[in-house]
Amino acid sequence: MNRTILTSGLVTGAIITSLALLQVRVMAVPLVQEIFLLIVAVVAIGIGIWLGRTYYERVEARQTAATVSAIQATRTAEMSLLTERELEVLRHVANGKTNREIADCLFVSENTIKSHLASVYSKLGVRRRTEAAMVAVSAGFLEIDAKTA
Amino acid sequence: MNRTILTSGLVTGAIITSLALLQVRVMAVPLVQEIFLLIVAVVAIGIGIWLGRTYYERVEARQTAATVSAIQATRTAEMSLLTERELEVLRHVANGKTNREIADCLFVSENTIKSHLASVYSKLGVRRRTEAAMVAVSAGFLEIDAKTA
DNA sequence: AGAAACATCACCCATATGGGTGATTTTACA
DNA sequence: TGTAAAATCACCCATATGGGTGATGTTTCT
Repeated sequence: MNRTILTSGLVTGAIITSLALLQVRVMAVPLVQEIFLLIVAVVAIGIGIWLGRTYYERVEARQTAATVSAIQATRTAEMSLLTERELEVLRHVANGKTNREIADCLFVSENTIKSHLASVYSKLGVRRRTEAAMVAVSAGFLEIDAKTA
Repeated sequence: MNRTILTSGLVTGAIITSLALLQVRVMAVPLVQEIFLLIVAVVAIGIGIWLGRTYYERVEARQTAATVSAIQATRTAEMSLLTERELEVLRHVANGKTNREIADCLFVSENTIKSHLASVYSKLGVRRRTEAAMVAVSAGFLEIDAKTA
């Protein structure tokens, strides 16, 4: 994965850089402006993605009939059994998502999700995700919001 | 994910390139740099939101479908949406058993369990066993025994 | 500074799961 | 009595999941 990201990033960067250099030569425009513009565009797109994602998470939480949310925030002190990240992953699991979907949601690799889940299973003493979800609910780590409307 | 990264990278590159080309056209006529940057940023944020929303919609599609059917399940709870056998299988699923274990428990074949579960998923409008278990709990089909986890 | 926990990711492998099709037998009931 | 629903099972195929090992960078706390 590191190789993939690095490769695609380098390829993209090389394309853009060469295009920018070509343009500079043709148009005789200062290079700094291009780079600055590039940075602004990339950062802005990132902000946009973040905004869109946050918005959709809010919408989803508001209009779903039955979702599972993490409630460890209210009991962090004595309930340090699961880390925040593990709890977040477990919440997605309880909502029926696949590892692939969770990975895409959290912008990490599927292997990372599997790693977190292995840790969760170990800590909860279970061997499968469904059992982990139910144990988490019964133990108070997760809570089912059932809004029947 | 590799495809996603590559795709997003190429898309980003294309966008930036087109933006850069656009700037060439605009810069032919003296224009205020700040305003142009602002426009670029706004457009890029919009693109980012669109990208994030599109992707997130794809990822969230299944969960949305599941919540809808959770409402239906609640409304028809007394009409026995699930058969006794399906409910029995689902209970074992919620206890974290594999299909093989459930089959051995109920003295039927694993294929039968899979068949029942396919019916359960269809009726509850879900695609995975964990989601089915959580929906069943939130809809009142199942109850969680308080484990001392 | 160094240890411990945490988060991240890769690679391999075996099994579990879900989806689809189709079939037979039993049971309920109109 | 005929039909519809339910329960049972087989087979194929693609993907998901769990288990194990090991590695790297970052926090955090001592």
